[in-house]
Amino acid sequence: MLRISRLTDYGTVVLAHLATHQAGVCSAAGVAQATGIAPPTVSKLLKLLARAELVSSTRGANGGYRLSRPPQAVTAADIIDALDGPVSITECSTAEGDCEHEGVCTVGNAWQRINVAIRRALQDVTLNDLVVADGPVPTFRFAGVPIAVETTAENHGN
Amino acid sequence: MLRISRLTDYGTVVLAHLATHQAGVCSAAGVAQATGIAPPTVSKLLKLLARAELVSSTRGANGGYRLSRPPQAVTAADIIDALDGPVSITECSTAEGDCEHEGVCTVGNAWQRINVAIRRALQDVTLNDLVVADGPVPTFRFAGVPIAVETTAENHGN
DNA sequence: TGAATCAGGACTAAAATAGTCCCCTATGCT
DNA sequence: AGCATAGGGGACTATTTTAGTCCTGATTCA
Repeated sequence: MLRISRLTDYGTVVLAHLATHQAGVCSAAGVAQATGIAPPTVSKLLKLLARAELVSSTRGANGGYRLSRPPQAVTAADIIDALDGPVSITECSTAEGDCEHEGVCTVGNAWQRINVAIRRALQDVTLNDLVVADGPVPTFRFAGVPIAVETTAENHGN
Repeated sequence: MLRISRLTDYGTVVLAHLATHQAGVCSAAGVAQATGIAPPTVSKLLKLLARAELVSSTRGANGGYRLSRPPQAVTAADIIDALDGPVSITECSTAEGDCEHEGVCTVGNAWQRINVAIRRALQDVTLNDLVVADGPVPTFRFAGVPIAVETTAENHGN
């Protein structure tokens, strides 16, 4: 839980590819081939990213996609927003007064504090950071795995 | 996306209830009644929390649950770990060499940095914080909703 | 012994996610 | 023009997760 969707994961890879090919435009098919992600999926991804204006598209023959902004101006939060929609750690109902626990629920803005902290972390990492990791990523491929559960920031001695 | 599961949300409510009744033990049925959450669900929740040793149980007649530690020693991260399992923002595969993007994936430890930051935020909020919010939670009931998508830490003027 | 209460896990149902496909529009080239 | 290439939009299906319920067994107290 509390993980980003696979779509976002792929999206990052796609964006990273674009970031390393800023000279020209890349077709969806080309990106698919280069990344190994299924073409329809790449297409869907790029469409979503285009709608969020993270990439701009050129239609027609010799068309394709390119980043709309420099990599360092694209944050992880942007990507997640584009592909997974709103980041809100709790759910409740978006409607007022629909929560049946209204009277009982003592849990409130503490989650919001967490939410804000998470978002800040997400905004602190840019596509540039993601791409730069290119060379020195030996053992962890995609990501995440070695991050243990109980051990963290303060004391992650592994 | 990037939200906690409803189970965790409920779990927090349940724990908050226990936190305000530390004098004795609370039966699952009692908690269900007090919180308005369906009894089987509360039961499942408490069993999970017990397994994670966040609460301790007494079996038999007049049995029930109680917090195993003071509220300030229970972090949001603990709760999520107990109910949603490992927090790892990316997925990949846990097995070595199973990632088909291995050669292509330029995305690596940047996500881990995010992961660590999130985890830190999660460890920074304790059950006590969640309970304390009791009084002063007027409009946001459960949580989250008012947190807008594009507006965040820096400029959340609402 | 019997009622209360937790433990564990199987099972079903609902919802979110992933992934594919189709038809349309735009652009470039011959 | 007309054709080939490429994106735009959205419907649709399948898969996977998550939620929620229920049953059966073990434990404790009166």
